[in-house]
Amino acid sequence: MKKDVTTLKKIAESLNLSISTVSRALNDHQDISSQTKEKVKKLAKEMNYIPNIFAKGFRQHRSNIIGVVVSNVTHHYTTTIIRGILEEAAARGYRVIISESNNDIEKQTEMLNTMIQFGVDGILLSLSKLTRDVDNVLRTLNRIPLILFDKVSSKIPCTQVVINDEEAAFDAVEHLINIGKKRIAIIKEFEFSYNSEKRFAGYLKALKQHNIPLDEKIVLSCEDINLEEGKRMTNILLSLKERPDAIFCITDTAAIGCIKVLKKFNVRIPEEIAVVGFSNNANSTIIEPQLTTIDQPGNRIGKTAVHYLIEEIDTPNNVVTSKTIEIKTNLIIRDSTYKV
Amino acid sequence: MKKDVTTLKKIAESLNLSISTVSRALNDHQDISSQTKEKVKKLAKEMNYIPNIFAKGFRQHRSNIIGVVVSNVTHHYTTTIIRGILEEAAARGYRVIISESNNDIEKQTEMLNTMIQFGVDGILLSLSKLTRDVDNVLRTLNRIPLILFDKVSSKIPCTQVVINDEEAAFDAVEHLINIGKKRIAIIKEFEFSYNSEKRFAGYLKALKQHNIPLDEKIVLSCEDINLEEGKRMTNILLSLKERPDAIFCITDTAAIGCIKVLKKFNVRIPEEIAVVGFSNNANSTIIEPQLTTIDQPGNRIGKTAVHYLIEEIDTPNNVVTSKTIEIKTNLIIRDSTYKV
DNA sequence: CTGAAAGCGCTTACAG
DNA sequence: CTGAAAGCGCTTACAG
Repeated sequence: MKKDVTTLKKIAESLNLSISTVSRALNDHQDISSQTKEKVKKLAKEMNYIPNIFAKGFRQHRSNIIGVVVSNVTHHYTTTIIRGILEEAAARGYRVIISESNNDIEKQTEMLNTMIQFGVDGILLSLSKLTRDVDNVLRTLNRIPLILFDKVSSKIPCTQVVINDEEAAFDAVEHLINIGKKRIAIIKEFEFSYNSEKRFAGYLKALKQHNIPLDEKIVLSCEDINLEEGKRMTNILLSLKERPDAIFCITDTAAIGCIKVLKKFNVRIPEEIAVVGFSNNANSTIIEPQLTTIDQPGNRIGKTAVHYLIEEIDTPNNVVTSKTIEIKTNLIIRDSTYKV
Repeated sequence: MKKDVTTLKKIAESLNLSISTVSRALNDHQDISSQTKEKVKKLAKEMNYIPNIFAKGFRQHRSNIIGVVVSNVTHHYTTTIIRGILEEAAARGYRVIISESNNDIEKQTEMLNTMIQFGVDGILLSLSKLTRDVDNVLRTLNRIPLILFDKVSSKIPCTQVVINDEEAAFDAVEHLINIGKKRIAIIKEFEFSYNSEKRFAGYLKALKQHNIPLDEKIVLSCEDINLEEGKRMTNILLSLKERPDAIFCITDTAAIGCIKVLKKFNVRIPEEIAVVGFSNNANSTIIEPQLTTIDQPGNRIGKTAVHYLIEEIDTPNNVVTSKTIEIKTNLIIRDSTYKV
């Protein structure tokens, strides 16, 4: 298939130099005279030399590939992170291999193993839901640099890149308080969900700081939050004797389900009930009224994760301190609450 | 970093066999006795042998990597294609490297070169917009198996995997005719856009087949279709003396802009003006009324593209007939038109 | 059925 | 400043 591939050897022959010298010239080795370097580089260009990355990787025990495992590549927020990963990786001379775990822990394990087998230099992992058993991840972490992002776990001692969930939720709930809401419901997931718990903590903190008592009746949880669950839980809230005057949904999707139900029952948004989501995904400006939500800078998450991963790859002794990097989010105020 | 890596050599030593025999046993070579095979495989497993993919790829001039270049990884339809690619590639033992061209033709060229440099076995390319000069793609095609998908061009002689744009548009417009619409506008792109032209051809065909004369006044085109353009062109349509009674938008995003304007002017949908989009993206069920649209099976596109690419990779002489594979779409009828 | 040996294209410690 | 040579881990034509 490939023919007339230019190799170091051919360049060396044409120039009556040794392969070693050509290799060093191309790699800007200090021992080589600048004239030789120039000569070699010029010919390499003319002959359209492309280094054989496999020979190189093989020789150097380095692939310059980063493996990325996410649960679902079609989620918009995930794609913004992936874009950040691609950009930063490209800028640093790394390629990116992506695979999906489909929120299946066995598939996740399989993908981690495949990544190692494939010789990636490091792994960026967003945990699949329900990763309560982290043994496999720990085993991977022992073999290769690994960083968690987005869906993380405190049980895994490694660098983690996340958004400031708690603070973001605090901001969202405080915003509701600031516009005069006093009975703020939350629609969230059960306690094993890392992000959900962080956001709930922010909710609690905001209530506390503003001396609003917690009412368990308007704290609703589900296993796996989505549009349907948003609808179902909003129906529950509407059926209460004392309805909330605001609903904080920990995802935009749930918030959209929520708004659809409120509209169905002709509840005025935000006058009677205000709604806040989380993510600022594309739908949040399609729904009417447009959704007040938290913008998560996926791009920055991705870039930051790559940054720290390469740092670990370049750390020879592999003694890595586990730290958590929090990326700042922004509250975006739209028509489902009030401008202040 | 890596320590105690199991190699063929170590297995061979432990078993008092030669490296060749171990290699062949692991690869199920016919020459090796089944007892030896068993013995070797058992120990390989025990020793947690992972073949060094770089040595292998280096030796065999094969990377088992497929390169994918798309314009934008955050587009939902693109992600469904990517998912199909990932699934099929994994099933066939290939890894996938993804990069973005950001609809920039120079970046696209750069990415194609990087892919080659990186030693991928083949490339799956969705052309960036405005790829009018295809020289660079042709150059890549000369060096390596390459298949186009989604955004394709008749100027490039290679296998192309697309949806049946023309037929899909025909179905959409015929549906509008079937529900009694007689003055059907189209919102599209200028003629250099491959998909737009195909959809326009389907529009024309449906009109012709139902003896509806073409009225150029309700055929609106723009450079780069999006929500704002959808709004702008809908405003133009509403300002006409003879308003259309239906609008076929060649993307969902434009259709959503269209619906927003119609609602602003209190035009009843679908009674006064019906709207059809194209793509069935997530927003099409969020907007009210929900959008009638064409569902594009991205997953199948991705899988099919991988299928043909591997076929070409496995074709030794590289004599490839260029063919176009059309994947069937489905019209999904929702509230922006009538159920029939 | 098994082994010795060459070689894929590169980098680098060693020697000069 | 440059070169000869070893070696990364694997596969495979050749020999037996």
